[in-house]
Amino acid sequence: MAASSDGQDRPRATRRKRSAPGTVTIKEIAELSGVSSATVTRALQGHPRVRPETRARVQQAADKLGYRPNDIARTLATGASKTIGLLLPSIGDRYWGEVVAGIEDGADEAGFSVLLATSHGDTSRSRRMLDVLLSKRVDGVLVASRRDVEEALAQAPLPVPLVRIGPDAEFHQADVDAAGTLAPADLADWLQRRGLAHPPHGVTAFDDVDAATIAVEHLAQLGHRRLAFVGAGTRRSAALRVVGFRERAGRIGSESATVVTSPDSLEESDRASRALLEGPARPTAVVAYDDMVAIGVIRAAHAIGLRVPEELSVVGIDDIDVAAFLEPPLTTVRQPKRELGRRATDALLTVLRGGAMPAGQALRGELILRGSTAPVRGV
Amino acid sequence: MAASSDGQDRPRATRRKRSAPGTVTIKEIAELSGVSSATVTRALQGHPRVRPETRARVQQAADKLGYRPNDIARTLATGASKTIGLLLPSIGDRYWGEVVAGIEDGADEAGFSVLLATSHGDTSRSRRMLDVLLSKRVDGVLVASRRDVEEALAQAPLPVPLVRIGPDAEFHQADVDAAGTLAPADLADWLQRRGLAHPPHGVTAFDDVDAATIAVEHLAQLGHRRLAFVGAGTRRSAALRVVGFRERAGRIGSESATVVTSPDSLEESDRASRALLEGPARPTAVVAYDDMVAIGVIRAAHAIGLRVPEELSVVGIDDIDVAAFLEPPLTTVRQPKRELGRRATDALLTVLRGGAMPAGQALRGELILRGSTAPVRGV
DNA sequence: TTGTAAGCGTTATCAC
DNA sequence: GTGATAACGCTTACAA
Repeated sequence: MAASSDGQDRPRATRRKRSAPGTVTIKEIAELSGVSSATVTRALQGHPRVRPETRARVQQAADKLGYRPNDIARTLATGASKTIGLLLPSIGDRYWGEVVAGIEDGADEAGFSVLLATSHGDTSRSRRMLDVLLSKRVDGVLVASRRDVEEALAQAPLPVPLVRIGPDAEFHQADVDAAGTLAPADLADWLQRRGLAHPPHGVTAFDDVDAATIAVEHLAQLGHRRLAFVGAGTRRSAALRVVGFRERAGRIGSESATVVTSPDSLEESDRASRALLEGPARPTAVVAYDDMVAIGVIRAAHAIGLRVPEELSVVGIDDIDVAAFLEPPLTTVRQPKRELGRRATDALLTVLRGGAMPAGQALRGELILRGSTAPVRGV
Repeated sequence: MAASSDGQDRPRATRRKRSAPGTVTIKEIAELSGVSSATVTRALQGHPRVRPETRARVQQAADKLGYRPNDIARTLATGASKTIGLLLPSIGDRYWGEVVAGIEDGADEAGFSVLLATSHGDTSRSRRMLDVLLSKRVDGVLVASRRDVEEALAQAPLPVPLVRIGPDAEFHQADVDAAGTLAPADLADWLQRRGLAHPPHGVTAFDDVDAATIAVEHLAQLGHRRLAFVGAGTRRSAALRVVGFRERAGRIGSESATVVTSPDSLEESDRASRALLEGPARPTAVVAYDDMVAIGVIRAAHAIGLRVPEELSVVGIDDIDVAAFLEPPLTTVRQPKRELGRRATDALLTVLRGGAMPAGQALRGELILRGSTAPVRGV
């Protein structure tokens, strides 16, 4: 691996200054090809007013010397780094990983690089990472709209364009509570007032409300009328899904129930799910907060001898990669995570190219029919 | 977002040059605090020889102006970008996502940023992305050791330190074939000769051979003697796991079988698994290439009425997040993905700090006991 | 302890 | 078409 083996023939006395060892600059190309460095730049950039033969000579010299442009210098000179900063709560989980894949795609196609930063759910860290990104002169920033990041953002506006990914930034705990207590009839109105029906300007989000609606609709079509939503938590996405669930469940004339469980705590979830399924008004179908919760629900059902989907239909939201491999394979509302990243990136790039910030976009989920749902049985 | 609102008191005639709108530089701090720009740098860097009061004055001016250092300029001046480049086949999958989390951790702690690039399994793209990273003057590079990347690397050595993540770079198809045909007795020796027992210099890898060994050992302790490995593919990791499996299975005096399936094709896998389980010498236990394959095997077993773990024990390798939620919960050999990223990063940082490249490291898997394995039944 | 000035590698504005 | 040359914002000898 040719470990840094220098100290061989470097001129005695102090070398002029620090500088990378074998770096080829346009100056050297200029010498070799007998033109000025200005011409080298023009030639290499495909500037129209350079004689073809000059261009060829320069190109040749560059190739011969193995020239690799110094983007740092270029950035300093032009002010554009062709890099976008990305601030996420974390990178390890499946969700953001997929989103990042979409971001990478979009950035790459446009010739942009992606500089990564994570907030770990901490406001001051968010602020710090934002500063790092800005110090590295990213041209624009993509952020996961979480509370920590939003708080950091609120402290000082960014000097570069920004696009948020995720649910509405204004959605806080008060809303979660409200969503849980409102009468179904008031929900649609409430959504409108809170501006949650569609994400605002500069935001790309998964349409959580709609996703739950899709799930309910599917179950309604199968004849289900006793529904439950499992997995309502304090997350904004959870609250929004509850909203969609209650709204649509109400419309199909269903008595619906909402049960709070934590997808992170298996025991918790199991207990709550069992209580629901063994309770007096056992639902015939369940919409789960996400696929992990759905897995928990199915597990709980099996534990008390309930067959899925024969005796209980379960719909997840997400479509994680194992969903198709489960027993039964999970019916779910696919979340277009990759697309989410892609759209957000495209929006940002539009602005970077001088365009206007596209209006906020809400991406719809897609129902993936598999084996965990079935027509309701005559009860 | 305070759209570029200047044009107030800028000197008439053309402003000197392009430059970001509200950018504060050390020069302005210098003016405001009545010192030279050199002193500003020194003060801000915590240089020892600056009078405390001067430092304070400078710091104050900087704060007042909302100074944010320009890392691009700094990089150009110093030659160090405090950024490491990361080249992966993809970022969307769970595996690399976790690894990246470890990388981010390590880099962040050391004050480094991470610049992302993906190869999509394409050699020329790898080369290009490597060039992009180098143009952006990353101080070092971390790469997933896959064939495309290795080929790109072989074309020209990198001018910066590099650490590989993943299986041995020299392990090619010929080896895969060899591993599949060798007599168990020769395997250990073969491993040694190929230098696969431990990853070489500058490489951090999961010990695939060992992982399979761990799985076999666990099954052996439960009394199993008729074992099979399912999921051997052309991937290097698969070949290595087969090697470990056969070697250890041979030692415990087991008749072992190896069956090839593709974890990507559900139907394929199902068919192959069923053929194995319905065949004449049905194994009492299976080591799966990874957790996804394990899920497929369990599924196939259920499909033909075989209970897991009562009639068939199954061990996975990986420990994906749903492993604990499956029915039965999956016993598996956990792959320390995050740790992998962390170690590779630490190795790279050691070199960047002037240290010697640490020897290659192989990270051991850890057996996670859950419900898919049980003592062999009197057959 | 502080100031002066020469870079770092490119780009871009002028002239010619 | 091409060549000087002044930025870009920061660091760092070398002087003072």
